[in-house]
Amino acid sequence: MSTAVDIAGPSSPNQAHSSAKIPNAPLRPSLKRSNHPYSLSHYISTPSPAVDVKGLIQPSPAQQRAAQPAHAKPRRAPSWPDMWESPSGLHLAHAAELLMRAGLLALTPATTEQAGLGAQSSQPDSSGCGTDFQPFLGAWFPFSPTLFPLAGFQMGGGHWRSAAMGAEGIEGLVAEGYSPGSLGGSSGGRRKRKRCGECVPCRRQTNCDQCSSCRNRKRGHQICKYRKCEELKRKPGGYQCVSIFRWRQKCCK
DNA sequence: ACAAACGTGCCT
DNA sequence: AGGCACGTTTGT
Repeated sequence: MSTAVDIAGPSSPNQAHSSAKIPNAPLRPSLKRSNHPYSLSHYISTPSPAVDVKGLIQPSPAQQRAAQPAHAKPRRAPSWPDMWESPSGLHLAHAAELLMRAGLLALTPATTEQAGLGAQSSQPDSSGCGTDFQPFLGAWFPFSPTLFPLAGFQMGGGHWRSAAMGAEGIEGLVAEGYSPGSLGGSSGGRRKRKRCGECVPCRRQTNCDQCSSCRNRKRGHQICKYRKCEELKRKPGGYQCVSIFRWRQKCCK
């Protein structure tokens, strides 16, 4: 399940009939033009004004079709951790509350590091991660951001997990996107990794057309900075920090 | 063939 | 560390 969501802002005319092949779709020709309706600052500062929460919870048939093209192959078989994965975070948050009420979700204290970093969570960073996350915190999640680490929630690889998730689940999520084949492995060849399609940048449908990658596309051959997959930003093969605040930790690069 | 974009090395 | 350029891989 991968619902295309344009975190960048309100739907543009382009987006109205665009999302069928996102996130792995090549850029539409219209996106190559630089008359994008939103400025770079819009990407940076706009706090999720037009996220269709109702649509995220109950996608319309059209949205479902767009998000799940007929030829699309699921990246992996649905598994129970998917219960924690949501574009909106709404039902996972609701589920978390219900579980906590029922005493089924362990409440583990956050580390001081996490707590400290959590206090900085609204600060933008160079990659735009902070601003990307703001919609989750400010609008999409009905809970305080600090509640998640406190409740044992952590995020990694585009997935949420609870403290109740065992090592198996963690390992599976940590390893995701780093299949032996994609890492080169025994072949020794330089294999391309693929974007996860699930992280916030991957969910973006539009290029900002203003970042250095967009402006320098002809020679740079790079995807828009704000669409660069979080997974691909990390070096392949290394351990992935699965902390909710991983993007604030340089060690996770 | 072509476009998109990942990987990597160099430069600042 | 980040930007840039280019080789290369991958999908259409």
